Amino acid sequence: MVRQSTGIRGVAEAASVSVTTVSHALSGRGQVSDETRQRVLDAAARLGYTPNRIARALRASRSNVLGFVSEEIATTPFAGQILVGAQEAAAELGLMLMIVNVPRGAVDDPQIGALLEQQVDAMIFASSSHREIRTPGRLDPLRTVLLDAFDRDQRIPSVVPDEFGIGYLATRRLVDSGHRRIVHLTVDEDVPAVVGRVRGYLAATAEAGLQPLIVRVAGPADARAGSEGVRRAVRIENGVTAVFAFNDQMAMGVYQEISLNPMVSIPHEVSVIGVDDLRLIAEALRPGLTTVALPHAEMGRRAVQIAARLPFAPQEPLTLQEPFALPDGEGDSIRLPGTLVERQSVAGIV
Amino acid sequence: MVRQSTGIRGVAEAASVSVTTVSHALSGRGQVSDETRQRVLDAAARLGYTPNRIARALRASRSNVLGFVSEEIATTPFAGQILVGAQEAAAELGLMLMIVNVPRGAVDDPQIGALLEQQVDAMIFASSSHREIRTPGRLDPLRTVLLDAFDRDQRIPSVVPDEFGIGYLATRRLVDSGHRRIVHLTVDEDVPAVVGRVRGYLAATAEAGLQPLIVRVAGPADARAGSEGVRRAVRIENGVTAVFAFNDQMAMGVYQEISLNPMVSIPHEVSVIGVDDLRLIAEALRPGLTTVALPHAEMGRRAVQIAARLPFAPQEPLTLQEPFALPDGEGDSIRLPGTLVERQSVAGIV
DNA sequence: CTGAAAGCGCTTACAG
DNA sequence: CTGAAAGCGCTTACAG
Repeated sequence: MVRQSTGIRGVAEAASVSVTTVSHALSGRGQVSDETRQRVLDAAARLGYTPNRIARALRASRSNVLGFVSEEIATTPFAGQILVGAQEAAAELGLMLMIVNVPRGAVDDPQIGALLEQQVDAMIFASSSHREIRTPGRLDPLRTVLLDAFDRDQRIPSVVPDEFGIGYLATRRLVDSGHRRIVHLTVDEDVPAVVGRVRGYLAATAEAGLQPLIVRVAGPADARAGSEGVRRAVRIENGVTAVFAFNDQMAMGVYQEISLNPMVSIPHEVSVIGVDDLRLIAEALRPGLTTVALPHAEMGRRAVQIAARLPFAPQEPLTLQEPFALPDGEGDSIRLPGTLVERQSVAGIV
Repeated sequence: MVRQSTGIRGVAEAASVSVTTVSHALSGRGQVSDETRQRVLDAAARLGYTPNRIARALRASRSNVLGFVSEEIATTPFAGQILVGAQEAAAELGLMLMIVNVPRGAVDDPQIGALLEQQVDAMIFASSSHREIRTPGRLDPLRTVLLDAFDRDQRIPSVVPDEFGIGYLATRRLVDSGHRRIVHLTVDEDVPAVVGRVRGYLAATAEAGLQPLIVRVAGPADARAGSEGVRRAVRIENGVTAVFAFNDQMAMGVYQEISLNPMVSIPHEVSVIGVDDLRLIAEALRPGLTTVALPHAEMGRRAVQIAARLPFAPQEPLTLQEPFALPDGEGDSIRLPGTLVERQSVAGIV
């Protein structure tokens, strides 16, 4: 936008004071008489004065802008929620977000340099899936927060979903409805989401004195995998009354497979629970899919809040809260819990 | 990120020249002897010099930053693609994107003011759904481009999908496979997507000499609406061999309804085509859903490209290209065509 | 070919 | 309480 309004100087002339006084009056930082302040405020309002944050940033060596590096934002339907959470938190803190998209794993993308040239105060690196990453070389580890990722070596602050808690929550929902034969359908990948949810499942079944049954199929974790998984589960053990699917897409595969058998219906013969709360899927399925929503917006919020504190007090240790104490030492991380979203795919055992 | 490298002054000292000469050597704008230039370049490299775009922006009264106002980015699964397209185009042009999220219809959100204070060169206002909007009051109409929206009064440049072309393309796909009884399932809303696709459908059926059959159900355009629509369609006319659904979610409802009848299967008895290419749905359905993808990434790209030209030559009229000549006078718009994505839900008539 | 100086719009010691 | 001046890091006439 071409600058149409006056700067501080115009206001000063209109109010017949110096720019210093205008600055003091507007910022409330110096001593200004009430009468003068009012004159300045009036003049500013009359002229439609808008502060120039670029000038302020240059002078203060502080941009109040956060760099948001998104790894393939387009590939995940959750990116929007993360961004909204991040943006809201930024707005509350008087910060702006400058965003950049990089290919997956492109940890030294030139775009990151562009963000640095823009003098961003801190960086948020948002991974496209929960995993361990190599820290972007050009990022100052003291000025970076990892979102949905963690870095074992450098102990960069990170915000991730509590995968263990999610697995536990989903399984408990089924246990609490009286199910005794609960299968967990997952994939054969060594990533935190898979590992953590499996552990949560094992903890919840053990706690209830149940025999665990985990079916792992080859990834990716999509509808096909869900169908295959439920087929294999039934072959292994046919008393299954509940399925905890790794995610909603696999749950959709479970629905499709079950719909092939007119004798079995959800939730009466089989209860199903997923993870992700992909509304497009969860709301469209019949019956609606009960699932565990990931705390995407909250992850975005928290990442920004941590990043905002970084430039001010780098020496002051961050207080990290851990809703669940995980034994797997992922480094300093904030783990945020998932939320159960009830629809109609889980029924009690009679 | 705290500034750790030197500025132009440090480079000047290291190379024993003036800052003017450093600036000239680095920008290539002044006359500098090869030897001096090399000395400067070496010094800059050695010191890890990074230009400060904030200073440059202040000096040039030009930030090289574009404001991206997203209306409820989280609510649409396409936001990611639009943003990626926009960001790529921006990167190619040496521009950065500063993004802000506003509630739907909140055309005078304070966040927009924040963008203005950041001295963005131009604004992109991205609507959450293709519609006519009231132009944000604080936006300079000469420095704004509308994305997935248009403004009849003020003739702000806008980039929208070619809804007519999408309807025509989908219908033609069915016509070309030999279908004669093609129903269009849509919703009862007066928005460009509905109106435009209906017109495209009518044009394609008329061209083929077919009797049109449009079933409108109450919105929203989701799976429920698709199921209801196909039920009504069959009641009206039972020779239907192909369904053009307003979007993939409605197409999913068509699948669900059809799966209830063991005598009918897709695509053998009924072909189905959707719009949106929501991969989560289109790839998970069996058979895979043939659909028309909207040009989201391209919309983002084009919006940025137009916005980038705005600040330079406001007087020069923009050349707008119109892939389809629409009769509905939506104002100056670029309409971008959809793309057919073939899967397995359309079969030929035998 | 090279450099001293002004200025982009602000803030902040400092002096009065 | 008020203001003149320096300076944030650059670019760009202008002079030499």
